[in-house]
Amino acid sequence: MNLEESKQKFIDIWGALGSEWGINKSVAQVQALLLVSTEPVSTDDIMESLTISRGNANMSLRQLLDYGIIYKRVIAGDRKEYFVAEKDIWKWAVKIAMMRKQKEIEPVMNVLNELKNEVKKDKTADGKEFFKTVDDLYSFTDQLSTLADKIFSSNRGELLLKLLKIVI
Amino acid sequence: MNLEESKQKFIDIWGALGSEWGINKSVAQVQALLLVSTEPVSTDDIMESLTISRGNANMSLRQLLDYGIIYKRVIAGDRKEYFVAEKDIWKWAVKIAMMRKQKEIEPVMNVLNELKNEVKKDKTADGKEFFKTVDDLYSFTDQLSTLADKIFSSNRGELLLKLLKIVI
DNA sequence: TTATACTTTCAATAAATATTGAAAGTTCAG
DNA sequence: CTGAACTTTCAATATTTATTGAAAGTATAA
Repeated sequence: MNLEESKQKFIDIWGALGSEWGINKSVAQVQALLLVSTEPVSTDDIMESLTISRGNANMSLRQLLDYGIIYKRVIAGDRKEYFVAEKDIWKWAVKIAMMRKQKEIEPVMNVLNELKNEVKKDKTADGKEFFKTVDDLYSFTDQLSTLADKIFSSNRGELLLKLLKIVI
Repeated sequence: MNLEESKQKFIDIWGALGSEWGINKSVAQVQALLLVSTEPVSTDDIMESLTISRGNANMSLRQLLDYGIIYKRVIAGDRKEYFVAEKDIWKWAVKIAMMRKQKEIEPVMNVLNELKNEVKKDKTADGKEFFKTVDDLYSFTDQLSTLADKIFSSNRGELLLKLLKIVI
């Protein structure tokens, strides 16, 4: 297996992983392509390498730019836009995790909190039991969320290693 | 808003969250229904409450049983099967997280590892750079994975609180 | 053993999601 | 200005994923 084949394999597995994670396959593949490219890459390069349409390439790039995990790069005397990947894994992993937390955790916390306040008044046995279910869930999610925030705001990847030693 | 409406709201938001998390909406709703039910629930109850088909109810139950986050419950003198939810959040959250880790992380680790070994031989500048990308990613994922294992195997929820204090 | 009460399967169908590509929009050099 | 080079949008289409429901399977009481 030569280098190009290996890179292709990387792009494929990254796309498949993205799907599992609820990240669009094309989006994940574009990031993978930028990660393995030594040179800045244009929209046309992406269309050709991944055999996807211009619209898809454009939307995938936009999303990655929004996430802040790839960057635009201008090349003097060329009107095309080029793109490069953020290579520091910690940086982009944190950005993706934050984005997912915001999308997946926070709306639920809000509803759980609302529910808690509504159900609190109900003094039937059934009501109390439901309150406990919701309250437990809220507390648990809140703890997870707080932990995530702490980790995201700590600015070094070594934190992970520190955590590991502590948890042993 | 009465108790039934609150419970319905809980079921709805849980289903929506499930979708975001790549867990089938019906599966998440069935778990939510069992969580808020004071009595064991039959397949027919589920079909009626969630207005889903028998096939869907059966498949959702099977999946939740496989995950180990709900249990069968026999009721004397009744041939129907009834189901109850695991109420300890820590227990089922860990089970879901383990299942997702296994599905999402481990296959990638394997491919990244393979890739590392293949690319290691390539001594071109390009090859070395790609090796670093893959190796960094592998190390990062491996650390996350190890951390997850430690957390999953620690048997008490208070660990989370301990972690919180440390990370501050 | 047979009828009945229940569970499971799975091909057909519906719903949700991703992708295409042509057309409209933008920017800029001449 | 104008036209060329590029980017963005979005309705149509394709693909993937979830759901249905009828038929097949299984277990039990009589």
